Amino acid sequence: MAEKAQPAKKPQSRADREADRRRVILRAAVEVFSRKGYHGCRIQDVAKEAGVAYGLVYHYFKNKDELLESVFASGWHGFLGRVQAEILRDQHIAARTRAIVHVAFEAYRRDPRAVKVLILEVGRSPAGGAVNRGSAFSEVIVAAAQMFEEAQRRGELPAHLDPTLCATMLFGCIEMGLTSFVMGIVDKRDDAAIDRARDQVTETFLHGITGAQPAAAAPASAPRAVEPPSKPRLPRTGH
Amino acid sequence: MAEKAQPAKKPQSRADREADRRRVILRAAVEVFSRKGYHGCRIQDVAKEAGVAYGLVYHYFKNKDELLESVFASGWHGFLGRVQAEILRDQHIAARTRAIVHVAFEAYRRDPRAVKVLILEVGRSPAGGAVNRGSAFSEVIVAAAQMFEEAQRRGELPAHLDPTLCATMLFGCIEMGLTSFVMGIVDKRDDAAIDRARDQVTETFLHGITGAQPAAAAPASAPRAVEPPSKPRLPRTGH
DNA sequence: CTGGAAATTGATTCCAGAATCAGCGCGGAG
DNA sequence: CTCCGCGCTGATTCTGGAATCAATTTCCAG
Repeated sequence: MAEKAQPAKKPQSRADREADRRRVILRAAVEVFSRKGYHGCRIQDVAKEAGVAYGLVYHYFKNKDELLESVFASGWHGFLGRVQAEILRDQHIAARTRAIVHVAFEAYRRDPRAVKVLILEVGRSPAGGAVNRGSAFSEVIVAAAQMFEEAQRRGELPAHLDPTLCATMLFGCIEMGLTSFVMGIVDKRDDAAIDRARDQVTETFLHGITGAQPAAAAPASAPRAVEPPSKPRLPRTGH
Repeated sequence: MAEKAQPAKKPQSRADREADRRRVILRAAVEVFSRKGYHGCRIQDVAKEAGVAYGLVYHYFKNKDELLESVFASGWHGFLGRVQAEILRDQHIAARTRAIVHVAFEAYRRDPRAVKVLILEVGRSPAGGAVNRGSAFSEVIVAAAQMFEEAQRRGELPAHLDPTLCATMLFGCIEMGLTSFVMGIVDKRDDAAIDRARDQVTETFLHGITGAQPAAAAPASAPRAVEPPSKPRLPRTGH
Protein backbone atom coordinates (compact mmCIF):
# COMPACT_ATOMS: atom_id res chain seq x y z
CA MET A 1 0.00 0.00 0.00
CA ALA A 2 2.67 2.51 0.95
CA GLU A 3 2.40 4.60 -2.18
CA LYS A 4 3.56 7.41 0.04
CA ALA A 5 6.09 8.49 -2.56
CA GLN A 6 8.91 8.41 -0.09
CA PRO A 7 11.68 10.30 -1.95
CA ALA A 8 14.69 8.13 -1.31
CA LYS A 9 13.69 5.39 0.97
CA LYS A 10 14.80 4.47 4.35
CA PRO A 11 15.01 6.96 7.03
CA GLN A 12 11.48 7.01 8.14
CA SER A 13 11.73 8.37 11.59
CA ARG A 14 9.85 6.64 14.34
CA ALA A 15 7.03 9.07 13.95
CA ASP A 16 6.78 8.38 10.24
CA ARG A 17 6.54 4.65 10.62
CA GLU A 18 4.05 5.12 13.36
CA ALA A 19 1.82 7.26 11.22
CA ASP A 20 2.25 4.71 8.49
CA ARG A 21 1.03 1.89 10.64
CA ARG A 22 -1.91 3.91 11.67
CA ARG A 23 -2.80 4.49 8.08
CA VAL A 24 -2.40 0.84 7.22
CA ILE A 25 -4.79 -0.14 9.97
CA LEU A 26 -7.24 2.51 8.90
CA ARG A 27 -7.18 1.28 5.34
CA ALA A 28 -7.68 -2.26 6.49
CA ALA A 29 -10.61 -1.15 8.58
CA VAL A 30 -12.26 0.49 5.60
CA GLU A 31 -11.75 -2.67 3.60
CA VAL A 32 -13.15 -4.96 6.26
CA PHE A 33 -16.01 -2.69 7.26
CA SER A 34 -17.10 -2.38 3.67
CA ARG A 35 -16.94 -6.13 3.22
CA LYS A 36 -18.64 -7.37 6.37
CA GLY A 37 -20.04 -4.31 8.05
CA TYR A 38 -19.02 -2.76 11.34
CA HIS A 39 -20.96 -5.11 13.54
CA GLY A 40 -20.27 -8.08 11.36
CA CYS A 41 -16.52 -7.98 11.75
CA ARG A 42 -14.07 -8.67 14.55
CA ILE A 43 -11.11 -6.56 15.47
CA GLN A 44 -9.18 -9.68 14.63
CA ASP A 45 -10.35 -9.38 11.03
CA VAL A 46 -9.06 -5.86 10.79
CA ALA A 47 -5.75 -6.87 12.32
CA LYS A 48 -5.40 -9.76 9.92
CA GLU A 49 -6.29 -7.60 6.93
CA ALA A 50 -3.68 -5.09 8.03
CA GLY A 51 -1.14 -7.85 8.59
CA VAL A 52 -0.73 -6.78 12.15
CA ALA A 53 -1.18 -8.25 15.60
CA TYR A 54 -4.52 -8.11 17.34
CA GLY A 55 -3.28 -6.01 20.19
CA LEU A 56 -1.64 -3.44 18.00
CA VAL A 57 -4.96 -2.15 16.87
CA TYR A 58 -5.54 -1.18 20.47
CA HIS A 59 -2.21 0.51 20.58
CA TYR A 60 -3.36 2.94 17.93
CA PHE A 61 -7.06 3.14 18.66
CA LYS A 62 -8.65 3.22 22.05
CA ASN A 63 -11.39 0.82 21.04
CA LYS A 64 -13.50 -0.41 18.20
CA ASP A 65 -15.74 2.63 18.25
CA GLU A 66 -12.84 4.98 17.98
CA LEU A 67 -11.66 3.00 15.00
CA LEU A 68 -14.95 3.49 13.22
CA GLU A 69 -14.95 7.10 14.25
CA SER A 70 -11.53 7.56 12.69
CA VAL A 71 -12.50 5.82 9.50
CA PHE A 72 -15.49 8.07 9.26
CA ALA A 73 -13.68 11.23 10.19
CA SER A 74 -10.90 10.75 7.69
CA GLY A 75 -13.33 9.97 4.91
CA TRP A 76 -16.10 12.42 5.63
CA HIS A 77 -13.71 15.17 6.40
CA GLY A 78 -12.24 15.30 2.96
CA PHE A 79 -15.64 15.18 1.39
CA LEU A 80 -17.12 17.85 3.60
CA GLY A 81 -14.16 20.09 2.99
CA ARG A 82 -14.42 19.79 -0.75
CA VAL A 83 -18.14 20.41 -0.71
CA GLN A 84 -17.73 23.43 1.51
CA ALA A 85 -15.16 24.82 -0.85
CA GLU A 86 -17.57 24.54 -3.74
CA ILE A 87 -20.36 26.07 -1.72
CA LEU A 88 -18.30 29.12 -0.86
CA ARG A 89 -17.21 29.72 -4.42
CA ASP A 90 -18.73 32.82 -5.95
CA GLN A 91 -20.63 31.28 -8.80
CA HIS A 92 -24.12 30.74 -10.07
CA ILE A 93 -26.10 28.23 -8.09
CA ALA A 94 -26.22 25.87 -11.03
CA ALA A 95 -22.47 25.75 -11.31
CA ARG A 96 -22.03 25.16 -7.63
CA THR A 97 -24.61 22.44 -7.60
CA ARG A 98 -22.90 20.70 -10.47
CA ALA A 99 -19.61 20.93 -8.66
CA ILE A 100 -21.04 19.38 -5.52
CA VAL A 101 -22.51 16.44 -7.35
CA HIS A 102 -19.24 16.07 -9.15
CA VAL A 103 -17.31 15.91 -5.91
CA ALA A 104 -19.54 13.18 -4.58
CA PHE A 105 -19.40 10.97 -7.63
CA GLU A 106 -15.69 11.54 -7.96
CA ALA A 107 -15.23 10.35 -4.41
CA TYR A 108 -17.09 7.21 -5.33
CA ARG A 109 -14.94 6.65 -8.37
CA ARG A 110 -11.78 7.09 -6.37
CA ASP A 111 -12.66 4.76 -3.54
CA PRO A 112 -15.98 2.98 -3.73
CA ARG A 113 -15.36 0.97 -0.60
CA ALA A 114 -14.80 4.04 1.51
CA VAL A 115 -17.99 5.58 0.17
CA LYS A 116 -19.80 2.38 0.93
CA VAL A 117 -18.69 2.50 4.52
CA LEU A 118 -19.70 6.12 4.86
CA ILE A 119 -23.12 5.54 3.37
CA LEU A 120 -23.91 2.19 4.84
CA GLU A 121 -22.08 1.86 8.12
CA VAL A 122 -21.73 5.17 9.77
CA GLY A 123 -24.79 6.39 11.50
CA ARG A 124 -25.40 3.37 13.56
CA SER A 125 -22.74 4.36 16.02
CA PRO A 126 -23.98 3.45 19.48
CA ALA A 127 -25.87 6.09 21.38
CA GLY A 128 -23.83 9.19 21.99
CA GLY A 129 -21.34 8.65 19.24
CA ALA A 130 -20.44 12.25 18.55
CA VAL A 131 -19.90 11.72 14.87
CA ASN A 132 -22.78 10.01 13.24
CA ARG A 133 -24.81 10.05 10.14
CA GLY A 134 -27.22 12.46 11.68
CA SER A 135 -24.87 15.21 12.64
CA ALA A 136 -22.77 14.60 9.58
CA PHE A 137 -25.59 14.97 7.14
CA SER A 138 -26.87 17.87 9.13
CA GLU A 139 -23.65 19.68 8.53
CA VAL A 140 -23.65 19.41 4.74
CA ILE A 141 -27.33 19.96 4.50
CA VAL A 142 -27.25 23.08 6.60
CA ALA A 143 -24.34 24.41 4.60
CA ALA A 144 -26.01 23.65 1.31
CA ALA A 145 -29.23 25.17 2.58
CA GLN A 146 -27.41 28.41 3.20
CA MET A 147 -26.11 28.27 -0.31
CA PHE A 148 -29.60 27.90 -1.71
CA GLU A 149 -30.88 30.67 0.48
CA GLU A 150 -28.20 32.97 -0.78
CA ALA A 151 -29.08 31.97 -4.31
CA GLN A 152 -32.63 33.02 -3.64
CA ARG A 153 -31.48 36.43 -2.47
CA ARG A 154 -29.54 36.75 -5.68
CA GLY A 155 -32.62 35.81 -7.60
CA GLU A 156 -31.08 32.67 -9.00
CA LEU A 157 -33.66 30.45 -7.42
CA PRO A 158 -37.45 30.69 -7.03
CA ALA A 159 -38.32 32.22 -3.71
CA HIS A 160 -41.09 29.83 -2.84
CA LEU A 161 -38.75 26.89 -2.35
CA ASP A 162 -37.58 25.87 1.07
CA PRO A 163 -33.78 26.04 0.92
CA THR A 164 -33.32 23.30 3.48
CA LEU A 165 -35.59 21.04 1.54
CA CYS A 166 -33.63 21.78 -1.61
CA ALA A 167 -30.47 20.74 0.13
CA THR A 168 -32.18 17.66 1.46
CA MET A 169 -33.33 16.64 -1.98
CA LEU A 170 -29.95 17.26 -3.52
CA PHE A 171 -28.15 15.01 -1.09
CA GLY A 172 -30.99 12.55 -1.17
CA CYS A 173 -30.49 12.13 -4.88
CA ILE A 174 -26.76 11.89 -4.47
CA GLU A 175 -26.92 9.40 -1.64
CA MET A 176 -29.47 7.17 -3.24
CA GLY A 177 -27.68 7.38 -6.53
CA LEU A 178 -24.48 6.22 -4.95
CA THR A 179 -26.33 3.65 -2.90
CA SER A 180 -27.65 2.05 -6.04
CA PHE A 181 -24.09 1.69 -7.23
CA VAL A 182 -22.91 0.41 -3.91
CA MET A 183 -25.74 -2.06 -3.82
CA GLY A 184 -25.17 -3.17 -7.35
CA ILE A 185 -28.66 -2.22 -8.44
CA VAL A 186 -27.21 -0.22 -11.25
CA ASP A 187 -24.09 -2.22 -11.72
CA LYS A 188 -20.61 -1.80 -10.59
CA ARG A 189 -17.66 -0.05 -11.97
CA ASP A 190 -18.83 1.16 -15.29
CA ASP A 191 -17.19 4.54 -15.59
CA ALA A 192 -19.56 5.69 -18.28
CA ALA A 193 -22.50 4.72 -16.12
CA ILE A 194 -21.11 6.78 -13.28
CA ASP A 195 -20.78 9.80 -15.52
CA ARG A 196 -24.21 9.35 -16.92
CA ALA A 197 -25.74 9.00 -13.47
CA ARG A 198 -23.94 12.07 -12.26
CA ASP A 199 -25.13 14.15 -15.17
CA GLN A 200 -28.71 13.02 -15.00
CA VAL A 201 -28.87 13.66 -11.29
CA THR A 202 -27.40 17.09 -11.74
CA GLU A 203 -29.48 18.26 -14.63
CA THR A 204 -32.72 16.79 -13.42
CA PHE A 205 -32.30 18.32 -10.03
CA LEU A 206 -31.32 21.68 -11.39
CA HIS A 207 -34.14 21.82 -13.83
CA GLY A 208 -36.48 20.73 -11.10
CA ILE A 209 -35.59 23.45 -8.66
CA THR A 210 -35.06 26.31 -11.03
CA GLY A 211 -38.36 25.78 -12.71
CA ALA A 212 -40.63 24.19 -10.19
CA GLN A 213 -44.08 25.64 -9.85
CA PRO A 214 -45.16 26.72 -6.42
CA ALA A 215 -47.11 23.62 -5.69
CA ALA A 216 -49.50 23.60 -8.54
CA ALA A 217 -52.83 21.89 -8.54
CA ALA A 218 -52.29 18.51 -7.06
CA PRO A 219 -54.66 16.02 -8.56
CA ALA A 220 -53.33 13.45 -6.19
CA SER A 221 -54.89 14.50 -2.95
CA ALA A 222 -54.22 16.45 0.20
CA PRO A 223 -55.17 20.05 0.64
CA ARG A 224 -52.12 22.16 0.45
CA ALA A 225 -51.33 24.78 3.00
CA VAL A 226 -48.80 27.55 3.03
CA GLU A 227 -46.71 29.63 0.71
CA PRO A 228 -48.45 32.32 -1.23
CA PRO A 229 -46.34 32.60 -4.36
CA SER A 230 -45.16 36.14 -3.83
CA LYS A 231 -42.52 36.07 -6.53
CA PRO A 232 -44.04 34.78 -9.70
CA ARG A 233 -40.80 33.21 -10.62
CA LEU A 234 -37.51 33.16 -12.28
CA PRO A 235 -37.50 33.63 -16.03
CA ARG A 236 -36.12 30.91 -18.17
CA THR A 237 -37.24 27.69 -16.72
CA GLY A 238 -38.80 24.90 -18.64
CA HIS A 239 -41.07 24.89 -21.58
CA MET B 1 -47.13 0.84 29.34
CA ALA B 2 -50.15 -1.40 29.20
CA GLU B 3 -52.47 1.23 27.80
CA LYS B 4 -54.33 -1.65 26.32
CA ALA B 5 -57.52 -0.14 27.80
CA GLN B 6 -59.16 -3.44 28.37
CA PRO B 7 -62.03 -2.29 30.59
CA ALA B 8 -64.38 -5.18 30.95
CA LYS B 9 -63.99 -7.52 28.09
CA LYS B 10 -62.30 -10.77 28.57
CA PRO B 11 -63.40 -13.58 26.44
CA GLN B 12 -60.69 -13.48 23.84
CA SER B 13 -60.07 -17.02 22.82
CA ARG B 14 -56.63 -18.42 23.30
CA ALA B 15 -55.76 -17.81 19.69
CA ASP B 16 -56.84 -14.20 19.93
CA ARG B 17 -54.79 -13.47 22.95
CA GLU B 18 -51.86 -15.17 21.34
CA ALA B 19 -52.03 -13.05 18.20
CA ASP B 20 -52.45 -10.05 20.46
CA ARG B 21 -49.32 -10.77 22.37
CA ARG B 22 -47.41 -11.14 19.20
CA ARG B 23 -48.60 -7.76 18.07
CA VAL B 24 -47.79 -6.18 21.40
CA ILE B 25 -44.26 -7.48 21.24
CA LEU B 26 -43.88 -6.30 17.67
CA ARG B 27 -45.06 -2.82 18.59
CA ALA B 28 -42.71 -2.74 21.53
CA ALA B 29 -39.87 -3.78 19.28
CA VAL B 30 -40.59 -0.92 16.90
CA GLU B 31 -40.65 1.48 19.82
CA VAL B 32 -37.39 0.25 21.30
CA PHE B 33 -35.56 -0.10 18.00
CA SER B 34 -36.49 3.41 17.06
CA ARG B 35 -35.31 4.70 20.41
CA LYS B 36 -32.02 2.89 20.84
CA GLY B 37 -31.37 1.13 17.57
CA TYR B 38 -31.27 -2.55 16.85
CA HIS B 39 -27.78 -3.16 18.13
CA GLY B 40 -28.15 -0.76 20.96
CA CYS B 41 -30.99 -2.55 22.64
CA ARG B 42 -31.39 -5.81 24.53
CA ILE B 43 -34.16 -8.31 24.13
CA GLN B 44 -34.82 -7.48 27.74
CA ASP B 45 -35.66 -3.92 26.75
CA VAL B 46 -38.22 -5.10 24.26
CA ALA B 47 -39.74 -7.47 26.80
CA LYS B 48 -39.98 -4.74 29.38
CA GLU B 49 -41.50 -2.29 26.93
CA ALA B 50 -44.07 -4.90 26.00
CA GLY B 51 -44.74 -5.68 29.66
CA VAL B 52 -43.88 -9.27 29.05
CA ALA B 53 -41.40 -11.82 30.32
CA TYR B 54 -38.01 -12.08 28.72
CA GLY B 55 -38.54 -15.64 27.63
CA LEU B 56 -41.82 -14.93 25.96
CA VAL B 57 -40.15 -13.01 23.22
CA TYR B 58 -38.44 -16.23 22.30
CA HIS B 59 -41.74 -18.00 22.39
CA TYR B 60 -42.97 -15.86 19.55
CA PHE B 61 -39.77 -15.18 17.67
CA LYS B 62 -36.97 -17.61 17.04
CA ASN B 63 -34.29 -15.06 17.81
CA LYS B 64 -33.42 -11.42 17.75
CA ASP B 65 -32.84 -11.39 14.03
CA GLU B 66 -36.20 -12.84 13.31
CA LEU B 67 -37.71 -10.15 15.47
CA LEU B 68 -36.12 -7.42 13.39
CA GLU B 69 -37.09 -9.27 10.28
CA SER B 70 -40.71 -9.31 11.41
CA VAL B 71 -40.69 -5.67 12.31
CA PHE B 72 -39.32 -4.89 8.92
CA ALA B 73 -41.59 -7.22 7.02
CA SER B 74 -44.75 -5.94 8.62
CA GLY B 75 -43.80 -2.36 8.02
CA TRP B 76 -42.23 -2.55 4.61
CA HIS B 77 -44.83 -4.85 3.32
CA GLY B 78 -47.66 -2.43 3.74
CA PHE B 79 -45.64 0.32 2.18
CA LEU B 80 -44.49 -1.73 -0.77
CA GLY B 81 -48.00 -2.94 -1.40
CA ARG B 82 -49.43 0.52 -1.44
CA VAL B 83 -46.70 1.82 -3.72
CA GLN B 84 -47.17 -1.09 -6.10
CA ALA B 85 -50.87 -0.37 -6.23
CA GLU B 86 -50.18 3.20 -7.25
CA ILE B 87 -47.64 2.12 -9.82
CA LEU B 88 -50.08 -0.20 -11.50
CA ARG B 89 -52.82 2.34 -11.69
CA ASP B 90 -53.57 3.50 -15.20
CA GLN B 91 -52.77 7.17 -14.90
CA HIS B 92 -50.39 9.79 -16.11
CA ILE B 93 -46.90 9.45 -14.72
CA ALA B 94 -47.26 12.70 -12.82
CA ALA B 95 -50.31 11.52 -10.97
CA ARG B 96 -48.72 8.23 -10.07
CA THR B 97 -45.57 9.91 -8.88
CA ARG B 98 -47.58 12.23 -6.69
CA ALA B 99 -49.44 9.29 -5.26
CA ILE B 100 -46.23 7.46 -4.41
CA VAL B 101 -44.76 10.41 -2.59
CA HIS B 102 -48.06 10.83 -0.84
CA VAL B 103 -48.03 7.25 0.37
CA ALA B 104 -44.56 7.65 1.80
CA PHE B 105 -45.24 10.85 3.67
CA GLU B 106 -48.55 9.56 4.89
CA ALA B 107 -46.80 6.54 6.34
CA TYR B 108 -44.54 8.88 8.21
CA ARG B 109 -47.41 10.86 9.55
CA ARG B 110 -49.17 7.74 10.75
CA ASP B 111 -46.22 6.19 12.53
CA PRO B 112 -42.97 8.12 12.53
CA ARG B 113 -41.21 5.63 14.73
CA ALA B 114 -41.89 2.76 12.39
CA VAL B 115 -40.60 4.79 9.48
CA LYS B 116 -37.55 5.65 11.47
CA VAL B 117 -36.77 2.01 12.06
CA LEU B 118 -37.26 1.17 8.42
CA ILE B 119 -35.03 3.97 7.26
CA LEU B 120 -32.38 3.85 9.91
CA GLU B 121 -32.16 0.34 11.23
CA VAL B 122 -33.01 -2.18 8.63
CA GLY B 123 -30.30 -2.98 6.23
CA ARG B 124 -27.62 -4.17 8.47
CA SER B 125 -29.13 -7.53 9.06
CA PRO B 126 -26.21 -9.89 9.51
CA ALA B 127 -24.78 -11.46 6.41
CA GLY B 128 -27.37 -13.39 4.47
CA GLY B 129 -30.35 -11.79 6.06
CA ALA B 130 -32.84 -12.21 3.28
CA VAL B 131 -34.67 -9.00 3.90
CA ASN B 132 -32.44 -6.01 4.02
CA ARG B 133 -32.28 -2.48 2.88
CA GLY B 134 -30.57 -3.52 -0.28
CA SER B 135 -33.07 -5.99 -1.57
CA ALA B 136 -35.93 -3.95 -0.19
CA PHE B 137 -34.98 -0.79 -2.00
CA SER B 138 -34.17 -2.83 -5.06
CA GLU B 139 -37.73 -4.01 -5.15
CA VAL B 140 -39.38 -0.60 -5.12
CA ILE B 141 -36.79 0.92 -7.35
CA VAL B 142 -37.10 -1.78 -9.96
CA ALA B 143 -40.86 -1.49 -9.86
CA ALA B 144 -40.76 2.27 -10.15
CA ALA B 145 -38.22 2.02 -12.94
CA GLN B 146 -40.66 -0.08 -14.92
CA MET B 147 -43.26 2.55 -14.35
CA PHE B 148 -40.98 5.26 -15.73
CA GLU B 149 -40.05 3.10 -18.67
CA GLU B 150 -43.66 2.58 -19.52
CA ALA B 151 -44.22 6.30 -19.21
CA GLN B 152 -41.49 6.84 -21.75
CA ARG B 153 -43.20 4.48 -24.18
CA ARG B 154 -46.36 6.48 -23.72
CA GLY B 155 -44.42 9.64 -24.40
CA GLU B 156 -45.08 11.07 -20.99
CA LEU B 157 -41.42 11.26 -20.14
CA PRO B 158 -38.34 12.35 -22.12
CA ALA B 159 -36.70 9.34 -23.70
CA HIS B 160 -33.15 10.27 -22.83
CA LEU B 161 -33.62 9.66 -19.14
CA ASP B 162 -32.55 6.44 -17.52
CA PRO B 163 -35.69 5.05 -15.90
CA THR B 164 -33.81 3.30 -13.13
CA LEU B 165 -32.03 6.48 -12.28
CA CYS B 166 -35.34 8.31 -12.18
CA ALA B 167 -36.63 5.79 -9.71
CA THR B 168 -33.45 6.08 -7.71
CA MET B 169 -33.75 9.83 -7.53
CA LEU B 170 -37.38 9.72 -6.57
CA PHE B 171 -36.81 7.44 -3.64
CA GLY B 172 -33.63 9.24 -2.79
CA CYS B 173 -35.58 12.44 -2.37
CA ILE B 174 -38.26 10.68 -0.39
CA GLU B 175 -35.85 8.89 1.86
CA MET B 176 -33.68 11.88 2.58
CA GLY B 177 -36.73 14.04 3.06
CA LEU B 178 -38.07 11.68 5.65
CA THR B 179 -34.64 11.26 7.16
CA SER B 180 -34.43 14.95 7.81
CA PHE B 181 -37.67 14.71 9.73
CA VAL B 182 -36.56 11.63 11.58
CA MET B 183 -33.29 13.30 12.44
CA GLY B 184 -34.96 16.46 13.51
CA ILE B 185 -33.06 18.57 11.01
CA VAL B 186 -36.30 19.97 9.79
CA ASP B 187 -38.20 19.64 12.98
CA LYS B 188 -40.58 17.15 14.26
CA ARG B 189 -44.27 16.84 14.01
CA ASP B 190 -45.35 19.93 12.25
CA ASP B 191 -48.12 18.70 10.01
CA ALA B 192 -47.93 21.72 7.75
CA ALA B 193 -44.21 21.16 7.33
CA ILE B 194 -44.84 17.61 6.30
CA ASP B 195 -47.31 18.71 3.69
CA ARG B 196 -45.02 21.38 2.42
CA ALA B 197 -42.11 18.99 2.18
CA ARG B 198 -44.18 16.43 0.36
CA ASP B 199 -45.40 18.94 -2.17
CA GLN B 200 -42.04 20.46 -2.83
CA VAL B 201 -40.45 17.09 -3.30
CA THR B 202 -43.19 16.04 -5.65
CA GLU B 203 -43.34 19.12 -7.80
CA THR B 204 -39.63 19.68 -7.97
CA PHE B 205 -38.98 16.12 -8.94
CA LEU B 206 -41.73 16.07 -11.51
CA HIS B 207 -40.67 19.29 -13.09
CA GLY B 208 -37.11 18.05 -13.07
CA ILE B 209 -37.74 14.87 -14.96
CA THR B 210 -40.40 16.02 -17.33
CA GLY B 211 -38.38 18.93 -18.56
CA ALA B 212 -34.77 18.02 -18.03
CA GLN B 213 -32.34 18.60 -20.86
CA PRO B 214 -30.03 15.82 -21.89
CA ALA B 215 -26.95 16.85 -19.96
CA ALA B 216 -26.05 20.33 -21.05
CA ALA B 217 -22.73 22.09 -21.01
CA ALA B 218 -21.12 22.12 -17.63
CA PRO B 219 -19.32 25.30 -16.75
CA ALA B 220 -18.60 24.02 -13.30
CA SER B 221 -15.56 21.89 -13.66
CA ALA B 222 -14.80 18.35 -14.49
CA PRO B 223 -14.45 17.48 -18.04
CA ARG B 224 -17.55 15.53 -18.59
CA ALA B 225 -17.21 12.39 -20.56
CA VAL B 226 -20.10 10.92 -22.40
CA GLU B 227 -23.20 12.44 -23.82
CA PRO B 228 -22.52 14.57 -26.82
CA PRO B 229 -24.69 17.56 -26.05
CA SER B 230 -26.94 17.19 -29.01
CA LYS B 231 -29.17 19.87 -27.61
CA PRO B 232 -26.90 22.68 -26.54
CA ARG B 233 -29.33 24.38 -24.30
CA LEU B 234 -29.85 25.28 -20.72
CA PRO B 235 -28.48 28.77 -21.35
CA ARG B 236 -28.67 30.47 -18.04
CA THR B 237 -26.24 28.63 -15.82
CA GLY B 238 -22.80 29.86 -14.87
CA HIS B 239 -21.50 33.27 -13.94
C1' DC C 1 28.05 -2.15 22.04
C1' DT C 2 24.65 -1.73 25.42
C1' DG C 3 20.58 -0.17 28.09
C1' DG C 4 16.21 0.83 27.97
C1' DA C 5 12.17 2.80 25.87
C1' DA C 6 8.79 2.13 22.63
C1' DA C 7 6.53 -1.05 19.43
C1' DT C 8 4.47 -5.44 18.84
C1' DT C 9 2.53 -9.79 20.00
C1' DG C 10 -1.25 -13.09 21.09
C1' DA C 11 -2.87 -15.77 25.08
C1' DT C 12 -5.88 -14.59 28.79
C1' DT C 13 -9.51 -12.32 31.13
C1' DC C 14 -13.89 -10.71 31.42
C1' DC C 15 -18.47 -9.64 30.38
C1' DA C 16 -22.64 -8.34 27.90
C1' DG C 17 -26.23 -10.30 26.31
C1' DA C 18 -28.36 -14.12 23.43
C1' DA C 19 -30.56 -18.34 23.98
C1' DT C 20 -32.19 -22.16 27.08
C1' DC C 21 -35.03 -24.72 30.16
C1' DA C 22 -37.19 -26.50 34.26
C1' DG C 23 -40.99 -25.48 36.25
C1' DC C 24 -45.34 -22.52 37.66
C1' DG C 25 -50.14 -21.14 37.54
C1' DC C 26 -54.29 -20.06 34.98
C1' DG C 27 -58.25 -21.50 32.53
C1' DG C 28 -60.79 -24.78 30.49
C1' DA C 29 -62.59 -29.73 30.14
C1' DG C 30 -64.59 -33.45 32.45
C1' DC D 1 -64.22 -29.36 42.15
C1' DT D 2 -60.12 -31.37 40.28
C1' DC D 3 -56.93 -32.20 37.15
C1' DC D 4 -54.42 -31.37 32.78
C1' DG D 5 -51.81 -28.86 29.55
C1' DC D 6 -50.03 -25.11 27.57
C1' DG D 7 -48.81 -20.11 27.75
C1' DC D 8 -45.66 -18.01 30.31
C1' DT D 9 -41.79 -17.00 33.50
C1' DG D 10 -37.04 -15.43 34.61
C1' DA D 11 -32.80 -17.48 36.73
C1' DT D 12 -29.19 -19.99 34.51
C1' DT D 13 -26.09 -21.26 30.98
C1' DC D 14 -23.30 -20.39 27.17
C1' DT D 15 -20.82 -17.80 23.70
C1' DG D 16 -18.55 -14.59 20.99
C1' DG D 17 -15.79 -11.15 21.04
C1' DA D 18 -13.87 -6.72 23.25
C1' DA D 19 -10.27 -5.25 25.98
C1' DT D 20 -6.04 -6.25 28.81
C1' DC D 21 -1.37 -7.30 29.78
C1' DA D 22 2.92 -9.58 30.47
C1' DA D 23 6.34 -11.11 27.58
C1' DT D 24 9.21 -10.37 23.36
C1' DT D 25 11.30 -7.80 19.75
C1' DT D 26 12.87 -3.62 17.50
C1' DC D 27 15.07 0.56 17.43
C1' DC D 28 17.82 4.37 18.76
C1' DA D 29 20.83 7.22 21.77
C1' DG D 30 24.89 7.53 24.18
